[in-house]
Amino acid sequence: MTVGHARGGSLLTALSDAGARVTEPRRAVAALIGAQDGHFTTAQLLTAARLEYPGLGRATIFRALDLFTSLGFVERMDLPGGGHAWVACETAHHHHAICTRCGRSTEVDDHGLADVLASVAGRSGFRVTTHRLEVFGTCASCLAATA
Amino acid sequence: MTVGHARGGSLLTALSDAGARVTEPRRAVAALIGAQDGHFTTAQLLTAARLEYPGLGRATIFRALDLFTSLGFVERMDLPGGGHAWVACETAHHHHAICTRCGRSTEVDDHGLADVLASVAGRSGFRVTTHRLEVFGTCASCLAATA
DNA sequence: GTCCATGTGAGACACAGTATCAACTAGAGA
DNA sequence: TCTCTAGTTGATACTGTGTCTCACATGGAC
Ligand SMILES: [Zn+2]
Ligand SMILES: [Zn+2]
Ligand SMILES: [Zn+2]
Ligand SMILES: [Zn+2]
Repeated sequence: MTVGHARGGSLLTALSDAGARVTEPRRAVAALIGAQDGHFTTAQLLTAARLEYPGLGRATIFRALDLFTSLGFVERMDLPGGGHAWVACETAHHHHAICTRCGRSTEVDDHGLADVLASVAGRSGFRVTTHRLEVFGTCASCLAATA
Repeated sequence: MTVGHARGGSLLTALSDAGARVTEPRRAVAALIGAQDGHFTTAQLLTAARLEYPGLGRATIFRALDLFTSLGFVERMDLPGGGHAWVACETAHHHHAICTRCGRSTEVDDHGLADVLASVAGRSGFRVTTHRLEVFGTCASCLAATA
């Protein structure tokens, strides 16, 4: 499995490139993430871990998630209810369209959003440093299944 | 103080309009929210409550926050770090530009964003039901203060 | 004023994430 | 290959945030 392969290297090679060790627990977390379909919550990941890698520590999973996030291979997103979920990412900066029915998420690029942000900045004198956009709805295949 | 006055009525009148009781604790929470400058975290609100309204229950504050949210007078937003904050809102649907220096937030309307969402839908066959945009940066007055 | 659905506070609880620390190990260098 | 050490790990305890329960209180309709 390869998380973030679009960036040209596997997560594990990226780890050593970043000076971080390629350890057995990190391999396990990477495998768990790769096995997830669409976005996943920490709870789901922890459950999967308990089954497939008993002995893998809770804290280690959170630490790996943080590390992978800082490397850009995974991204945290905010669910409408207030909880958090994660997605394995392919590209540097983007947003997610999350299907509330099947849970899969599609990446959305910034096309057009930059203009929106520019107009926010222009009108108010606000200097934008970060932004976050999340889109929720129903994906094409779930729509087809319903119809 | 009036929260959400742009909608034509005070929060308290809206409560009775919605069939909810106008109680002393809810008045207190409304006053606390009105006294906040910009967005605020639950922790901040709880601290303020302990000072100004000792005896006001923790759960009651969360309940009031939920109620006010469902009435659209307050909105929960996601901070970059993963925590949550709240803002008193003036208009129905909008987004926030949050100054990471002074904490104030400005409302941002959907101008242009609708097009972005439409293009997301158009290209992928995704049907958008909800979305969330949050913009972080430095506000005009904080920029001026720094310069 | 009476009455009861609605709302309240205290405290127990569930859950997510963090801090600590002794033990372990990846991987660089001899 | 062997050694050594900084980086990493798992157990455990802990904090913080938000929820649940339930006996008690109260808003507001009548
Ligand atoms: Zn779907
Ligand atoms: Zn973006
Ligand atoms: Zn500011
Ligand atoms: Zn919008």
